[in-house]
Amino acid sequence: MSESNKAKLNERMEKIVSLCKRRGFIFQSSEIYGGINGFWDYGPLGAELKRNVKDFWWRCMTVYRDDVVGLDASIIMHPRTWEASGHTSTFSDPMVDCLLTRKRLRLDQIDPQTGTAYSYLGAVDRDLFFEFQEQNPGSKLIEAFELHSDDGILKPRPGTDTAQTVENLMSSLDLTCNTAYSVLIPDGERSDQARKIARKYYQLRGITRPLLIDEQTEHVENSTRYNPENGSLLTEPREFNLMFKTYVGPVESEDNIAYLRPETAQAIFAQFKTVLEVSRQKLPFGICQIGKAFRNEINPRNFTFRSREFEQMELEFFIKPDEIAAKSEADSNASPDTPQPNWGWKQWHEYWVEERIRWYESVGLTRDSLDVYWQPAEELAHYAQATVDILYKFPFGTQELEGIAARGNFDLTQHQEFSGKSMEYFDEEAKTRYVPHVIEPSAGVDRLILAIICQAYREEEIINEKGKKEIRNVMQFHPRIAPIKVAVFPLLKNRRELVMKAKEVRDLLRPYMQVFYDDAGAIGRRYRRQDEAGTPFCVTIDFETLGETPELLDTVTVRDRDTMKQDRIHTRELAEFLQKRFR
RNA sequence: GCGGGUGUAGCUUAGUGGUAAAGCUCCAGCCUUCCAAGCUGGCUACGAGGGUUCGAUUCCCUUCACCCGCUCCA
Repeated sequence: MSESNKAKLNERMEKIVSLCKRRGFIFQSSEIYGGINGFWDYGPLGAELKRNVKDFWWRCMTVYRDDVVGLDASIIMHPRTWEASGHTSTFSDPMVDCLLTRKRLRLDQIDPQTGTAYSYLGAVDRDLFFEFQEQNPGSKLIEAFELHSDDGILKPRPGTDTAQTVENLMSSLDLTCNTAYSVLIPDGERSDQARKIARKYYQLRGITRPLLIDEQTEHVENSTRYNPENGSLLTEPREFNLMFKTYVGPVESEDNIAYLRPETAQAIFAQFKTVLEVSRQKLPFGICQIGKAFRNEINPRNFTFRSREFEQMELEFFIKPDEIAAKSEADSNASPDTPQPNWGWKQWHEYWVEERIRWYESVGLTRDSLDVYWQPAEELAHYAQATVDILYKFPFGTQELEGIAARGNFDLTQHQEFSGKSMEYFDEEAKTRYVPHVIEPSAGVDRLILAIICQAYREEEIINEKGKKEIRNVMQFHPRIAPIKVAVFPLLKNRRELVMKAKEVRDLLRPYMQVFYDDAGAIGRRYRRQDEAGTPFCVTIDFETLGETPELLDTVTVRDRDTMKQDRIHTRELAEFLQKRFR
């Protein structure tokens, strides 16, 4: 991507963020206190938008399907849950940084190194050292060191108090660094490599031509203190725990530590048997849930995209193991995308990928704004058989909205093991017991809202009545999820009959949809305000409505956000006319 | 977490070691017979905390937030 194109996209993102704030879609959390990194609030329009999106997902799962039921579980669960799921161990990794390249590594992924460690006490600038030597001939301080000029090493002479001597030298010269550093050189490799790396290290700390101070060597075995790539010393390991910790009960003790869930999925697994029992479902079937989740992200970025508190829409769709499913018979008359009893996990996985893409289209994300990424085998998590990411092309990059993972029976098996409770399903048809497998479409609500906002944002250049160019900002939300469905205006505010009639129309529509009444300012201004809010329809009550032309009595104009064209509709048909367009 | 940048009203920008300016938005009123018209009036800001100073929005330090790059992302 070119720099200018990148700048343009960044500018677009800034405008979107600005509009979100100006119109009340998204605010920074705790703004009056200076904000808090990784947390965001939804304003009036944002709250409606988010609610519409979640409601629609929920309806698509539980109302329009027979094979999915809902769950609304608690955020805090028994801590053992997270041991079973693997989160407490894999979510807190000790991390180290390379002192030379600043690259961050996971301690557990470092291959232990064996070789010779070369340690230095610090470095001084070569030019300054010689200058000092010239200006102070015979100085005791200089005499205390032996210069190995071939290697560029200042070695304290035997018998001197090394620490004190080095400190004295440091305080006499300007360009010094007294940070100790070491490099590990594998057995059989050249030792001058260590000095080269050490010099580079001190150069990064501002010493142009470093003379290394002291050089001690030590044989080291199976150490993870050094970067395998370059031998450089690493920082002390630091814990990166992504779980939000809290205490259950008013006393803070080790015994009552609990965690805010990092995903909603585990509650579904933990309640699998109870839901199965009460819902009278048979495999294959799914349990879905919408709810908050919390992750202590190392670095929240990109507006709401990576937040520490966020919301998920997750489905765990339980299926039969392939060998059981294969015994069932398919309906030969069914169309190819209709689920069949003999489908294996691969077919179910592909089915859900396609279902989810279609769903994104139905909320206004076009197929060409999305990307689908099949994770290659080497990237897969240990539990996953296959994972597909659905990504959206955000102005700041193409990023994940949803992951659809085929997780085998990993989760249920883990919970069975950790809880000691059976997670097996008795298959009446096959007359056998087994732990079901699962396909998990897991979507981030806040990411989706951001994608929807980015997708909807339009700047239209239009020529006004005076022939002047101006920009019309319009949020082209799919009517189905638009925060306000219809705005109702009296053409003029200072005609009582128009105002009364407009309020009547508002009340007429209110039971069916989000309505917004506005009578302030010129009619054009009111239209434009609704354009920025993404309201798909504006209804205006004018003198025809009141009967100026008898045959137009009780008709209103309905203005379309995207075309700015108007239809004249009788109030009797208005609610249905509108509803048809956003159902 | 590292490096770089930014922070003045709801938004976009001026500006200054000595009373902080404008445009748009917003609110009220007038006017207005369909796309940000006009007139009158009004609200609202130097991110926070220290320091230097008679006096700091301005200079210094710390901190917070945001943006960019790296890093990280079960």
